[in-house]
Amino acid sequence: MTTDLANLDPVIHAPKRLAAMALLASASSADFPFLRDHLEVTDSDLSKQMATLENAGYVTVTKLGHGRGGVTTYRITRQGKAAFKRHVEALRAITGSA
Amino acid sequence: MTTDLANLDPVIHAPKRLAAMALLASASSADFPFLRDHLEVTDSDLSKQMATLENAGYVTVTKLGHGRGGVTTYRITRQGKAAFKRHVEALRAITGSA
DNA sequence: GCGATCACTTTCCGGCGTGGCAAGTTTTCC
DNA sequence: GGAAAACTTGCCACGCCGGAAAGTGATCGC
Repeated sequence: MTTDLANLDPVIHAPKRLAAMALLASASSADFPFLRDHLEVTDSDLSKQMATLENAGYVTVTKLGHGRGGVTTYRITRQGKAAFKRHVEALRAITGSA
Repeated sequence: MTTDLANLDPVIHAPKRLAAMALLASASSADFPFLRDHLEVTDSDLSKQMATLENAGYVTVTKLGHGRGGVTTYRITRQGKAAFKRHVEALRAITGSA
């Protein structure tokens, strides 16, 4: 029971990152503007959240060009998928006991 | 989609409180030692977490006696149940989109 | 060519939640 | 009488969160 709590990943638990991971888990990839608009966050905020996910090894980033024309694409990693799955299962284990 | 994020209740989202609410949602009541042991938290920590839930109107407290012999019992409120349900549904909406 | 605009990133920073420790209270058990 | 359970509260340090602002690079419209 309580081990479930330990299975909650703090990096993923933060609402915005949870949503971001969910989107990336279901899509092959997503770019910056898409995520920003879907999550309704600031550029700065999203940039930081994604950096956090990247540092955790949960997503990879691909940048094509810079500035206006550029595209920054995020993709979930195998590790990220596993971590997300694990987190969601822990959530269900906790909340599902109802 | 993003409205789901808004439906996440910060009071409930904190892991320990999420687990506490889940326990209270499935049991008619739970006392202090029980919760403390299940959540594996400190007395002080649990006391504060439960105070937070109480202040939010999500649980009610009943105290019989003081000190060693006393029993502090927590019970989820109708409002708490609704908030919990809503929170869990928001979680599922977010993570289930995968 | 120039200004507006988009796409990000980084720094600064105030604010808030988290959680341990320690101390104090009441009551019961041995 | 002393240990120990059951809580509560204050102090406080630490880290996350997230907005504002400023900066960079590149394209679009006129």
